[in-house]
Amino acid sequence: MKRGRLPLTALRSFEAAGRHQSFTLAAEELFVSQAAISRQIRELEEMLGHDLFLRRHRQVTLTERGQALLGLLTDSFDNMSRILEEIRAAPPDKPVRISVEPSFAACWLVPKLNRFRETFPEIEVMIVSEAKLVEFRGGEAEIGIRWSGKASSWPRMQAKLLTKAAMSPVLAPALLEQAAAALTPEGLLEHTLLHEEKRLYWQQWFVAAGLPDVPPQPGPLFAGTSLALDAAARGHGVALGDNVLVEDMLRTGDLVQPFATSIPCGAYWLVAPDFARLSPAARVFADWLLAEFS
Amino acid sequence: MKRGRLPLTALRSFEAAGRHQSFTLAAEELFVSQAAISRQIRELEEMLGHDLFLRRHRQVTLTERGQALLGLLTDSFDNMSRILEEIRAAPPDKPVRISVEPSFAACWLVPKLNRFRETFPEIEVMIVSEAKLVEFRGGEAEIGIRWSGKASSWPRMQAKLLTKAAMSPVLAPALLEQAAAALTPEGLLEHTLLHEEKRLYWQQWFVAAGLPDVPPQPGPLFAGTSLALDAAARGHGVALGDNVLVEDMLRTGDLVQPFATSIPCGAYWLVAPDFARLSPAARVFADWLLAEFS
DNA sequence: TTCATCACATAACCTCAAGTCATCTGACGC
DNA sequence: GCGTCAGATGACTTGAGGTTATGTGATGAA
Repeated sequence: MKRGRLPLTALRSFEAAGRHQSFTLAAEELFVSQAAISRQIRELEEMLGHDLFLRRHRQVTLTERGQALLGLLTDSFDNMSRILEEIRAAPPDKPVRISVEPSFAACWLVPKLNRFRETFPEIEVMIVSEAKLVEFRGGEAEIGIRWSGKASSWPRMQAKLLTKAAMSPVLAPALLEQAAAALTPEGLLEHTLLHEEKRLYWQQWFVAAGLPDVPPQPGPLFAGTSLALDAAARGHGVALGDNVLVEDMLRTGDLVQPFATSIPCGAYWLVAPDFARLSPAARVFADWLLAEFS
Repeated sequence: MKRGRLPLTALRSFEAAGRHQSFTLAAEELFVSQAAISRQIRELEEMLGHDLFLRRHRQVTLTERGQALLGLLTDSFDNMSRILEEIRAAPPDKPVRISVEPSFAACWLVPKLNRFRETFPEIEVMIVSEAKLVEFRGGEAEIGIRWSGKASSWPRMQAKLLTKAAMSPVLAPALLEQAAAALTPEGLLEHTLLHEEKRLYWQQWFVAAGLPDVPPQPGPLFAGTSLALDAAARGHGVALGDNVLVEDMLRTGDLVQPFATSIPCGAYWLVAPDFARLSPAARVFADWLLAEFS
C-alpha cells in the first residue's frame, strides 16, 4: 500500500481498540469519543475488505487477521513513542568543536563565523584554540584547521587543502601616509620591522623583493602572527602577514599591503580523523569552510 | 509519548522527506504540496525541541537524531504497508465448518441458525452433515456436535456437554385430536408407533410409563430420528423424539408431546481438538451454542 | 552584472477527514 | 419488566492538514 494512502489514524484507533478489546476504553485512551473509534475501525475494515473484529454482545473480539495486525501495530507504535520521547528528552545538540591555531581563529575564523551562523543558525560552533594539533581520540574536537609546510604532516588523519599561504608586508594606513610618497622595499629598512618568532621570513622576503644582501633586521618578536598583525595595525611597525590571516584586516582597512611581492609559506589544511564519519553538523561546517576557500 | 499525541502525519512526512533527502520529492510521493511537507516537519521539530534536518543550500541533510528516527520509521511504515496489503489481498474468510449428525442439523441447528446469522452476520457457517465423527486432522471441520451415551467417547478430543437428552412420545396435533379425549400410554398401542433403528426405546418408555409388560410393537423403522419425526408430523404415527430434536417442531406446532414421562438417553456434546485453539469465529460459534443450551 | 532557476520557508486562506452529539439497538442481569 | 451498558449510526461541526501564492538566497549561465 502506498505511503500516502496509509490510514494512520484508523490504524491508531484499531491498535488501541484491539489492545483494550474495547472501543470505549480505546476512545478514552485516545481522548476521542467512542463513536470516532467505531467509525475509524469500520472504515478500516471496509478499506481492507475483511473484518478485524467480531462484534459479540457488549464486547469485541479480534479476528485472526486482526490479531496479526494488532501485534505489528503495537510494536511499531511503541517503538515510535519510545524514540520520540528519547529525542524530546535528549540534551541540546552538542556544538561542533573545531580546533584551530590562535592566530587563525583571531584573524580569519572569528570574523567569518558570523556569516556561517546566519546561514546555519541551528548549528552551534565551538572554537578550541590551541597550538598543538587536537587530540581527536579524546573527543576534544571533531575537526582541526592547521598550517603546515607540507601535506600529510598528521599521521592517522585525513587532510584537505584549504589554501596555500604567501607572506607580504603589511602596515597601518596612517604609517603608510607618513612614509615617502612611494614606499620601496629599501624604504622599509627605515621602519620598525615586526618579527614572528624567527627573523627568517623578513630576510626571505627581501631576497624575493630583489634585495639579497639585507642583513637580519632588528625589531620585536611576537609569539604568533596575530599579535604581530595587531601591533602593525596600531602603527607600531611593519609586519609580514600571510594572505589568509591579513584578509580581514585588509578588508576593514586596519592594514594595507603596499607590495605585490610575496613569499610562499606552506598552506592551511582541514584535518579530521575520517571525513566520511563526521557528524552531519561537522560535515556542514567542513563543506562551508572548503567553499569559503574555493 | 502518549498514543493519542503521536504526530503520525508529521512522522509520515518526515519519513518520506528523510528517505528522499528532499521535501519536494517527498511531497510528490505523498501526493501533497511541498509546503505541506515543510510545515509538518517544522512542527515535528518544534514538538521535539530538536532539529531533524540540517537546511543546506537547496538540499536538506538529516541530523544524527533524524537518521535514527528515519530508520525506525521506514521499517515501521514498510511493515504496516506490507501487512495491510496482505490482508487486503487475502481471500474471503473461510466459513466456520461444523460437523453435525443429519438429524441434529435438520431438527435443531438449521432452524436456530438464522438467529445466529442475524447476530453475527460477518461469520459464515458451513454445516458438514455426516454420521461418523469428523476427521479434524483433515481440516474438514473445526468443531463437531455429537450425541453419545457417555462422556469422552472421542480420543484426543475435548468435549463440552451441551445438554442431556430424554425421549418422550410426539405426534401430530391432528392425530391427537382424533384420539380419545384423554390419551393414555395404553391408548398409544392403538396407534402406529414409529421406530428409530432399534425398537428398544419404545419398550423402555412403556416401562417408564408404568406398563412393563408391553411386548415389542410393530411399526416402520427410520434410519435417523429426523425422518421419524417428519413422518409423525405428517400424521403417520407416534414417534419417540428427544427433547432437543423435537424442540423446534413443538414450537411451530407441527408436533405435540402429550406425556410428561420421558426416558434419559445420553447427551449432546460439543467436540473439538482444542477449544483454546479455535479460530475466533469458531469460538464465537461455540460460545453461542453453549449459551443456547445454558 | 544581471537574470533565470531551484529548493525550501512562510503567510493567508480553504476544505474535508475526523470528530462530536444525540439517539438507537439489543442483550444481559437484577 | 426495566435499567444498564457497549457498540452502531445519522446529522452536524471543526480544526488539522492541506492549498495557493509568494518570499528568500544560493547558484550558474549569459
